[in-house]
Amino acid sequence: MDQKCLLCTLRSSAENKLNPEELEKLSLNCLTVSFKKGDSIIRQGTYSTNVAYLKEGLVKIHIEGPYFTQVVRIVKRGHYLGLPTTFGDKVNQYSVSAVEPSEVCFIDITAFRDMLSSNSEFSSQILTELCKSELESYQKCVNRTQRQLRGKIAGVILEFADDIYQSDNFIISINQQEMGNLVDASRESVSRVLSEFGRDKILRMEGKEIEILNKKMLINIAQNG
Amino acid sequence: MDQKCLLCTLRSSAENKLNPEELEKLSLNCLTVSFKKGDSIIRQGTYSTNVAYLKEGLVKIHIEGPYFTQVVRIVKRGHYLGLPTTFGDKVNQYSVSAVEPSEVCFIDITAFRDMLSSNSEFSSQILTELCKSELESYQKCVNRTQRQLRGKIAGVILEFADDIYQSDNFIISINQQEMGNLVDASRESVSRVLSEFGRDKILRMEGKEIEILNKKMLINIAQNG
DNA sequence: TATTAATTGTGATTTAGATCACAATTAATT
DNA sequence: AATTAATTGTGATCTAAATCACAATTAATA
Repeated sequence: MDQKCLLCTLRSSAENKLNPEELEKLSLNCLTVSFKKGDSIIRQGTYSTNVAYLKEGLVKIHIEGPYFTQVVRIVKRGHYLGLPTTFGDKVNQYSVSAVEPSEVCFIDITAFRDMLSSNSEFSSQILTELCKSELESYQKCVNRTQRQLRGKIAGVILEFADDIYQSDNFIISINQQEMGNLVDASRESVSRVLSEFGRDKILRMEGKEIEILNKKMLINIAQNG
Repeated sequence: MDQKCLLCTLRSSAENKLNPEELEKLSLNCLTVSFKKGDSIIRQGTYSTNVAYLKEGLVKIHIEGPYFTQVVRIVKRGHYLGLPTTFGDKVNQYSVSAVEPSEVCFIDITAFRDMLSSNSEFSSQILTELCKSELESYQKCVNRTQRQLRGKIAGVILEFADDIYQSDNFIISINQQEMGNLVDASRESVSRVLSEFGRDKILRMEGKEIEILNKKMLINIAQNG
């Protein structure tokens, strides 16, 4: 009798709606894999028979655009990855890579679908997650196009500080090229803006360590010009 | 005994999974409303107790950005509107307006949730719709930022021709300002590109009537530069 | 049908950010 | 520690598209 999911402390909010029997069934159909920074977790264009759940770590969702790779979003622990594939044509429409060391739980797609149809609370949680992500996409879409670079970079720094690390002093795990892909800017422009923030004493940067010195200002830049 | 949904010929794929009793219950909890071009169907920031289903017509989803309204996408008949609100905080996160005369079916949120939990085939269809829309968002996000204006406008024209009107000769129902909001460009730039397409004999335009004269070329522009 | 409002076309000018080019760091590997 | 590879910083130049400005159409309404 496999109790690994029953005993797992990193279950998703959806999985928390499952009863012990369902959790046991889940245990038999899921597999946890560790990834190092930079590892590919899901590959665009490949066939998939799993849903992935990010138990621990930080990943980026990226799509191969016509000219360069675009980072669509950064996803932190506690979210599913590749849900759209589950209900689509089973071919991954985007790639996911580890930005920090990550633990991913791969769940067999059939078992996942069974849980969806047998447990309506489970499926309601999944629906909620999908809806949130749709809204986030819309918002991102507006941000990407209606703010200028300083604002977008300020926004990303704040996202890392408030949402991801919950600290104003952190080691950022993406490089300037990746940040550029995330905010639709060239590496050089990112570098220039970051230098500017340093000069203006808004940030202190040493290598990948970032400390927010003037948060008010940063928030102001993120919101306005 | 209300049979309007049972007899409705414009049911969604999800509603087609409902049995006659469920359809009767739906009939008692839904209301069809007609909208004229330009009418507001869902208002960002307002409280909502309904899910909307677009039975007929064409609408745009738009969000108030910091500087201007951004048209996130055009939605044609056969899709739900405002699903994210259903599972979110009940406050509409975006607006929806009729671009063409439209028929919208408003379904009480509680009845809708009941169907989701009682009928897993129904909920599976809804999940599928949400997933598709997520993928579409990601793709749109890449298109918005990695193609230049000529390509984006060519893409929009093709979307109207192939997906919305299924004809290479149609009356476009959005003006140049709205098209600009849809492809993140100024009204003037849209005008210039359209004139250019006219000069190059790619399109013939008379007022709002558009005829595609050189589709190969248009497709080429949409894909490449 | 006259008048007002909305939409469109096109030139001139400006600008945010891209691209190019190369030096300076920093990190990874032999 | 030495060498190679990856990342970063910054100036100079270029460019697609924004913005400004205003005339020309077209549509809506009194």
